[in-house]
Amino acid sequence: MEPAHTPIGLLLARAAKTASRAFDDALAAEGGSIPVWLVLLALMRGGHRMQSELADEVGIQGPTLTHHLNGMENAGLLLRQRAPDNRRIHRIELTDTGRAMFHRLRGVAMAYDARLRSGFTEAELDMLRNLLERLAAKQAS
Amino acid sequence: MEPAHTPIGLLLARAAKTASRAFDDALAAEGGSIPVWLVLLALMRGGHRMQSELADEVGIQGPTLTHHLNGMENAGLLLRQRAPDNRRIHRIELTDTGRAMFHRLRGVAMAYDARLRSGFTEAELDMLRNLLERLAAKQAS
DNA sequence: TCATATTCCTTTGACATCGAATGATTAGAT
DNA sequence: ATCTAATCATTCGATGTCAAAGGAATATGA
Repeated sequence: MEPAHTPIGLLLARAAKTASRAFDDALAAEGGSIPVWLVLLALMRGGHRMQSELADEVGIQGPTLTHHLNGMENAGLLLRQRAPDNRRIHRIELTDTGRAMFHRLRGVAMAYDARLRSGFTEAELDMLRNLLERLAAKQAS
Repeated sequence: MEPAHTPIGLLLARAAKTASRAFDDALAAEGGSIPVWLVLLALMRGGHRMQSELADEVGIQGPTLTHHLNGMENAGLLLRQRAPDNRRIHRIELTDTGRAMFHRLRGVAMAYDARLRSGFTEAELDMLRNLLERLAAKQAS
């Protein structure tokens, strides 16, 4: 008789779904969302030349990024303008409003991360990080 | 100087996204999808009296389940009819086509699970399962 | 009995996401 | 020079998801 464990992929999907949901709700209370937070985080880190790089860093496709940038631009969080030296590229600049939103959402993210880590030892978290990274790396093949 | 690890939630979301994507692609090659597979799996396990129970088991909300049941009924995978004793409830029955689809998708799912587990020891998989279950349970609070 | 509440499901409207097609701009080849 | 490729972003169409509102059927309470 085999153990017939729940498939690891199903556990992974469930844990990620419940966690994302809780995080998104927390961000929504400050007027944000997960993709908005990830875009702000990537922009504050800087070093992007193209939107495609930004999309990669956030983990979404180009059209999805365009969608969020539209919303964020309408909300006054950022400005888009074509780069003078290569007019195919759109330069993105955060406004003061955008930076303020970043700081508010960072507070939410830090609190959420602390909450997520509570109840686990550092050794367990290191192990979890290692296992998740290996899982993600496997898919790339 | 702190380690400044990547937040655990971000690693979780990335691993789940890449894994789900790969699994969904594999299912699509057989004409399926993740929600269709989960609905078929739940129906084959049986024991549902109401659609809301089915939605819970699949991990989606009622309207989303209705959406997929519509598609699956149109595709000839199942039949819906009201229960005679309580006409609020819709009884769902898989057709032969639906059962055939289940068996095909089960092959995909088993192959995918094996692929996901490769490269990990049984001890590591047990550890990962334990950590993911604890993470998911934490959100329920 | 019959008005109201509850249960179960569906419809509606909204948003996130992606692939494919389209525009706009630049680079490259002859 | 100009014609074709390649590059970067957007638009379009489709799917998955949810919350809120809307039916349909049953249960409840005077």
